[in-house]
Amino acid sequence: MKILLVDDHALFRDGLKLILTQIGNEVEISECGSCEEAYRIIKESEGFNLILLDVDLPVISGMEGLQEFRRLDPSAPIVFLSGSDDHKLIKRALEMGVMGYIPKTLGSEIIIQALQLILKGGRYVPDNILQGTDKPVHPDITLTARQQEILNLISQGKANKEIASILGIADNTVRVHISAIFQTLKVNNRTEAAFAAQQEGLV
Amino acid sequence: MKILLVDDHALFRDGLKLILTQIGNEVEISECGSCEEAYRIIKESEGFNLILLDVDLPVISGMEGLQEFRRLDPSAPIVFLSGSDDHKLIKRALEMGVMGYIPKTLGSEIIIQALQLILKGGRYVPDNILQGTDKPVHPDITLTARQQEILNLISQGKANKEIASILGIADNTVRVHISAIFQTLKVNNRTEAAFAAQQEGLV
DNA sequence: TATAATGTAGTACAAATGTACTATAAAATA
DNA sequence: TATTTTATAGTACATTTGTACTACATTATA
Repeated sequence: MKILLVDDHALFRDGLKLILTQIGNEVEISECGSCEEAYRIIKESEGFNLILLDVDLPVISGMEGLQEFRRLDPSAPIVFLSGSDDHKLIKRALEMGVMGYIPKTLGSEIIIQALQLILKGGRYVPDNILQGTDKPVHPDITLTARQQEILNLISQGKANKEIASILGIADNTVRVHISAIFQTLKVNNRTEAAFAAQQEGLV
Repeated sequence: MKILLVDDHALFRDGLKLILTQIGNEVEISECGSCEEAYRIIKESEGFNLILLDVDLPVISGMEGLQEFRRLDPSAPIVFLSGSDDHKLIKRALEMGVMGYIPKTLGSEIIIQALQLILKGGRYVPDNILQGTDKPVHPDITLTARQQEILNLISQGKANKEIASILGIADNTVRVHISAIFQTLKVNNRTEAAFAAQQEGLV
């Protein structure tokens, strides 16, 4: 089992090396602090079973170097190591064929299991990946149930008459509600209200 | 190692049972086809190490039954099994404390590794979870650069006069562009256009 | 070069929108 | 019980929006 570990923090590498020995028997770890060094190491060796790559590397980041790694050693699954977990970045990485994304905050036992999962052909993504997916929620904005309902219809582009007919109420009543919605959202027209609703995650 | 397997397809249960025996030594599997039965089984036993729960169960779905499972056996990690992978559903499940979400299409070796990961306290989510995150792109809708620009301003709730002043053109010209936008988007008013723009990922 | 597409701007008009009021009944709350 | 909130509905009016035209200059394109 040959593993290549690329990370510019020597201490982190030392810590991770201790963990990696538990992954199987006869683990052979090559390590370096930059993509440039890593390229050289790969050229001089005969393929790795696993490449662990820090995304926040100086000069050439893991993301930038990715293509070159895949070219030099196409069969080696590449796993990103990262301090942050930006879901946009993770998604891009997975689309580019990265087999795992391991936050550096993860516990050692879980790291081992995740890597084992990847060695079996699976993919590992952190569970907090979906956190940035939804719109931010502003709890200070309080709309009544009816107002919510009407705001939803506004956001879909429904006209006052349509809304009135859908809810079975008068055209004028819809306007009263809409005026109230505008006041609480601090907007001046329905499209602005729809935009605000999107922004605040009220739809 | 005590595992509870809840799935209404007996054949799928049989297949999964074969896999589960590989997860460790002395694996004891209890199984049933509904939440109601599962509740009874949990009450009669002394806690499980793992609960595998199909989300698409009849009568009471896995999602609906989740709270009760957590109440009856708080220490047991719950893992969802599912045929589909709707990222909204997955996110909700994770927020409610589910420790894993395993697509039924996953290979047996990867399932084992994923469950082992979960038994160590980790969480497993499928890697295709981020697929639905972005807006769908409809390349067949072609707006001119100016139309795009104006559609963006519309989506932000800007009035015709504002748009005209921002772009330094006449009020009437803005209307001409907007009419053209409506035609290509097949909508009848600006809020509907903003909605469509959101839907199609044009903003 | 002729034609089509794009961006500009105008007039005119009907419909929709938004605001400012008043008013009433039911439900929630102090 | 008194008060507030919520939902309902009306009138009246100014503004905005959207459509249907015409018109012209510039830029691509056949």
